[in-house]
Amino acid sequence: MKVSFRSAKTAVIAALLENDQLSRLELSDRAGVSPAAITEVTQHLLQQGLLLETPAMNAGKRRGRPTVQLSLQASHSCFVGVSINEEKVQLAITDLRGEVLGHEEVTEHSDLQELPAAVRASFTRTLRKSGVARARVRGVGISVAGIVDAEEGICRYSAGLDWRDVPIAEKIAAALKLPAWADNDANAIAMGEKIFGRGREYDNFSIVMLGRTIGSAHYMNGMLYRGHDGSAGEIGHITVDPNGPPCRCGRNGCLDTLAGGYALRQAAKKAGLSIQSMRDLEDLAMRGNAKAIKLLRDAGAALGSAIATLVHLNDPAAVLFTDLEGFENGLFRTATRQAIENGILPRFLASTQIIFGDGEPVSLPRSAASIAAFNYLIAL
Amino acid sequence: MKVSFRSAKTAVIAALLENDQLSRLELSDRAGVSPAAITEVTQHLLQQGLLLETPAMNAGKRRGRPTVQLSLQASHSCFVGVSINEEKVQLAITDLRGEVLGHEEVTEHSDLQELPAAVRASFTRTLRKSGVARARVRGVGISVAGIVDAEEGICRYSAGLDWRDVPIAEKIAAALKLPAWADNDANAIAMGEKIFGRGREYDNFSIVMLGRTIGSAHYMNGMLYRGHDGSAGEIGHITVDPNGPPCRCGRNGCLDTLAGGYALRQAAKKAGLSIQSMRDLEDLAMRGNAKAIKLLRDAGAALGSAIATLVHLNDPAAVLFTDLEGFENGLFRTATRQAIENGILPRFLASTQIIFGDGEPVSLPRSAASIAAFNYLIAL
DNA sequence: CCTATAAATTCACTCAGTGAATAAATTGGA
DNA sequence: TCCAATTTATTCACTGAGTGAATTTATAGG
Repeated sequence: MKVSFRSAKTAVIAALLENDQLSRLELSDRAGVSPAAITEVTQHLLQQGLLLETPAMNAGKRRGRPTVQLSLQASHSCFVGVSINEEKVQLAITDLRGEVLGHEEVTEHSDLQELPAAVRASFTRTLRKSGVARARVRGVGISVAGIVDAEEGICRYSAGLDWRDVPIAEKIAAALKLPAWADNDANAIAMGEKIFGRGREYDNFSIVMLGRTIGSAHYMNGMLYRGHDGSAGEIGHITVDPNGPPCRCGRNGCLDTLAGGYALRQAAKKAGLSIQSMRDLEDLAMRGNAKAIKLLRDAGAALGSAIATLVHLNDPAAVLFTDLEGFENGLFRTATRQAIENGILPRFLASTQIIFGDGEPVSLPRSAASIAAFNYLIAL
Repeated sequence: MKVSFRSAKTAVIAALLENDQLSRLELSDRAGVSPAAITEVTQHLLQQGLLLETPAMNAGKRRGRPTVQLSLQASHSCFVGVSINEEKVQLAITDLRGEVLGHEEVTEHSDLQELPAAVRASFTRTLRKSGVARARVRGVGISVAGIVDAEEGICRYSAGLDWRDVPIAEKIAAALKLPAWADNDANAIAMGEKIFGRGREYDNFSIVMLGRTIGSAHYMNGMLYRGHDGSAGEIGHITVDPNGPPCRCGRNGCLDTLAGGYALRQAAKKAGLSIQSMRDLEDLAMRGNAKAIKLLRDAGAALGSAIATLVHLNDPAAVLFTDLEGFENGLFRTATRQAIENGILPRFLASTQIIFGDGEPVSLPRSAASIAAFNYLIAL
């Protein structure tokens, strides 16, 4: 028999991840399980210290036995997240609800030989600084910018890191003496949104990661959708404009070359604009610089067009953007949103949430930690 | 508790739909259930007459007790399929394996008032002609060209039929005195491929329906993916060329206007080509007619570009085309295939099957019947 | 005719769940 | 003050779907 994917226990945990606080009867309802089973399960989880009982807020208001609210004891379990990409390696420690308890950059040059030791040193430091008890740490999640076999914890290929078949989960697990799980960075963000963030209420949503390049991932029917070969969400190389600039993949007008952070910074440089960050480019545009305006507007239009296609094909309840480039609120987002709204049929417009959000440096390792949280919680 | 979606019984049926013939021990393996449970389940199903035992083909070959092969008794259950679109209403009766036992066109003008009676008359005729025992018919599946709430069996909207909130399942159920289920036509084709056809071996695939317009649907993680709002697969109105011809949806260069059967026939007429069918257009192209060549090549390129995007976003194991327009093997398919192969990254090229197939008149009602088959079988 | 072998079944058992009855904890009114 | 009403939570006997280990069945081969 397949793992019973929806046991009463996991259903209860899922409901509490989604809702913060629920009484036992509400839990019974949401988890689709009899009150008797809820009693059984919650007793067990209370003993383990995973649940917190908060006596009655409705005391003195209604008749009857007062409800006892249950919530997850966030500090019960902590998780390590390690994000690895060509720019840097970061580490974070979070609690069960995704609160970041500690965070630091591990290293800039992710040399594979030295990586496990560097991560171990960083883990020890961060543990000390944050005051988290080592015994509370349940595992480590690793996000890698590349193609990852999540089942095996092996990075199959990463162009940026020049990795091929690297058993990264195994290496980190050995270094930290903790269970480890690895996944691709976009999948990690999707998982992070689902259990820590803005995706908690949705069964079907897509995330779009705006960084040096553009990635996406999908939650479908309440689970992460990896595709046939683990490559779902490869939005960066969809062709948006067949006559567009050449991409390193050999084709033209890929989304990455039109709206990716790296391409955009290159284009700005080529246009003679001197910028340190995307914020600078947005500022220039705001002050009326025609070149900056054109760059951002075109990039937003390209992204929006790709997202419109995604919406038509997959009909997500929401598209959650994670802005790692620091566009913040500005022309780029406006242009993107406009292109989406112009590009989708009215019925999608009404039913699809388009949600932008500022990424922070800690976004990636925090998402990585969610992989560990997920795997720990479903195995409880 | 949610319906146990993967009980031993449904797992056994699913395995036998996929594999034709399996021994009990093979079944135990594929269904992921102990041999003991297989004995239990198969006893029950044999009694019901759903299973057929075929004694040993390996007699006299190996030592040991000979294996007994089990297969589904195709004639145990029959299903009615009704396909409804703006062109016509068709009806088919199939067996458990999708074999078409009878088929006819119900009517050309799908007047809603008269439809249930017309379907009933057609059902009775087809039943008589095919010699199927009424008692074997387990239900009716209905596919509608429009937006369908499959849960409720209500067509929410169909532009072509001018329907709004039509409880079509209920009406047909009453007319035929059979359980009825309805779904959108592309979803029906996906279901048909999954349980009767080319999709049986895949857990993740997309179908693309080439008709007057273009539709698609996705099977993901082993189940039909409907999207947040039941609108997933709306490929016809993704923008392929922002500078393309106007679409009735108000935008430009939608896939439907570039590669849909209706648009293509209009374009051929406008170009002064006199064709009765797509086969004629393909013939003209084969004989070197430049206009026909351009039409088919451009249309194929547009379709291929859209499919390339689908492959990048969703990474299906296969894309199954259903050609209801009668392009058959020709320039259109070649152009489509080329555009897909040029438009996807090499790793997708290697792992994604692109499979064309000729649609037949009976394709639609046969697919519709699969909806009934699915719903009947999972409820057993 | 006995032994080896492979397939299938039997059977005692477990485990996660349920429904109905009961207990617990409170408010409000006689 | 105390009991009825009300709402929440727990108890408990029971069930259904599964399992693993032992056993039975049916064959080939020496």
